[in-house]
Amino acid sequence: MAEKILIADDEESLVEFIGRALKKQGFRVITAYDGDNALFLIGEELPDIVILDLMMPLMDGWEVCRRAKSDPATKDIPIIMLTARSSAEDAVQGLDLGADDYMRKPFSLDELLARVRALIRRKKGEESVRTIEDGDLRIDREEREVFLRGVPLDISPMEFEILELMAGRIGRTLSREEILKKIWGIGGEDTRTVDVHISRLRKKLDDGKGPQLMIQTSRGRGYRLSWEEEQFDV
Amino acid sequence: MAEKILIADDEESLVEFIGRALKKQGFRVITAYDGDNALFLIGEELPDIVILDLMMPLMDGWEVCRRAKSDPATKDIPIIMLTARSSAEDAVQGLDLGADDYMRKPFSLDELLARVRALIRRKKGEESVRTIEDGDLRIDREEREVFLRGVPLDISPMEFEILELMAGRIGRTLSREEILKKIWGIGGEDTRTVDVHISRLRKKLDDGKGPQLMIQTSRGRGYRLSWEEEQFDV
DNA sequence: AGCAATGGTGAAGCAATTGTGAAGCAGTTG
DNA sequence: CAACTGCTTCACAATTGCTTCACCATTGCT
Repeated sequence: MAEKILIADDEESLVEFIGRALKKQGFRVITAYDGDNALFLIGEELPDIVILDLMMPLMDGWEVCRRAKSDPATKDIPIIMLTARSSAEDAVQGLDLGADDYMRKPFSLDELLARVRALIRRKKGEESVRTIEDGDLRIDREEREVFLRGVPLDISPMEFEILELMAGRIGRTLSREEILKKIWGIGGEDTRTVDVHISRLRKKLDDGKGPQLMIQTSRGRGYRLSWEEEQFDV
Repeated sequence: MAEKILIADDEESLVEFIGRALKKQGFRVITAYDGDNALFLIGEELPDIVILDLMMPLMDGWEVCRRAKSDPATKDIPIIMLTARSSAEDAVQGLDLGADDYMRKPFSLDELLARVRALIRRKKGEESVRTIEDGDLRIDREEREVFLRGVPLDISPMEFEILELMAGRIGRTLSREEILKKIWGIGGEDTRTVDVHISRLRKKLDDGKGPQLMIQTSRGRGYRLSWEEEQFDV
């Protein structure tokens, strides 16, 4: 699926301009015209990249950046900061807050596009390896196949998506919300959908042998993929 | 959760003005129009930041500041002093009393907001470290896991909250009131709730090995987390 | 149309967690 | 030591959140 990019700036014409260019490159574009909304959309839409102006009404870019980076669910989303000012200080401060790239206004559209592509590439580089391997688990993204200790697992497409997502972040707890957003595109309703898929996945992951790959429940927070740990009775 | 900010000033219109701006930035705002009430709310609500006018009815800002800073439960709450006067002396006196920042009226709203953010950031910087480590104890805030001598502790969410709070202030005695306010949001009723959780925590913290991490009772005052010390009978 | 695989939903049933009253213990004071 | 106050713990009940089942809808294939 095409990458989703959030453009947040209060100059509507600039947003339009960048947006058009990005759409031409095949990206999906969403927009915000103030910081408040930008932060909301980051959390709600989980875009793949954020282009964030420093000066916006309601909440400035620094604040948006700081908050996005302090939420585990959004902290890995790369942010490109835009600013009209040119002091080196701003750049430093922006990068301190976790911004991944930084551009001064006025900027060249081509350069912005290049940086977006670079970040996408970096992300892809991390994500689009053909196979994920961890311990006795191997996931072949291209063939959409999963092997546990060399044995192919008979897994459905939806289950594959979930396992792929979790396997890319072994040890990290993912909330139902996150899973819904990442896989179904959006969600917030109260369903048992994720639970059911997790439940079915669990059955398939249990081959009764060796160190167990398990999906642990973190009550009230979500699910986490991990290898069975030694249990100590205390 | 959004940070809670107390604005204390007898000029209601000014309070409204600042309050609106802060709410737009995503903060929660509470207000007081005299010093008496300000001090009460500081103790009762434990805001994350206090914006305090120097001149107020019932109790002036200096006094409020001095008292807030002399109560261990509230002394770490940053205070921004506002004053109509402009003498350097006031600034000095304010900072001497432990105020964390100081602004002269009339002031620029943007500057005030910037200072609020700076204090929040400073606080976050101290708090948002992913893990707390002390001796053989390690707390992973992100994954909400606790390890004692490398062994994961099976701890409930509420217990985690309490332990996290105490571990951030090892050696400091926390009253039931403080714990209730920080964790349950507010409380003052007479319950055994905290006691029970402490009791359950104690069991889990006791692994029978090495130097014991213990929650000591300070009769009539509260609880304190600390490492087992040699006891001398006097 | 018929079939098989897949995905989503409500409901029933569990299990973990949390709060509360009561009984009892401990430290302090007179 | 007796009385008092405050702390600890137990057993239990309420609550909340998770798991799973049975079932229906949808899709893709024959």
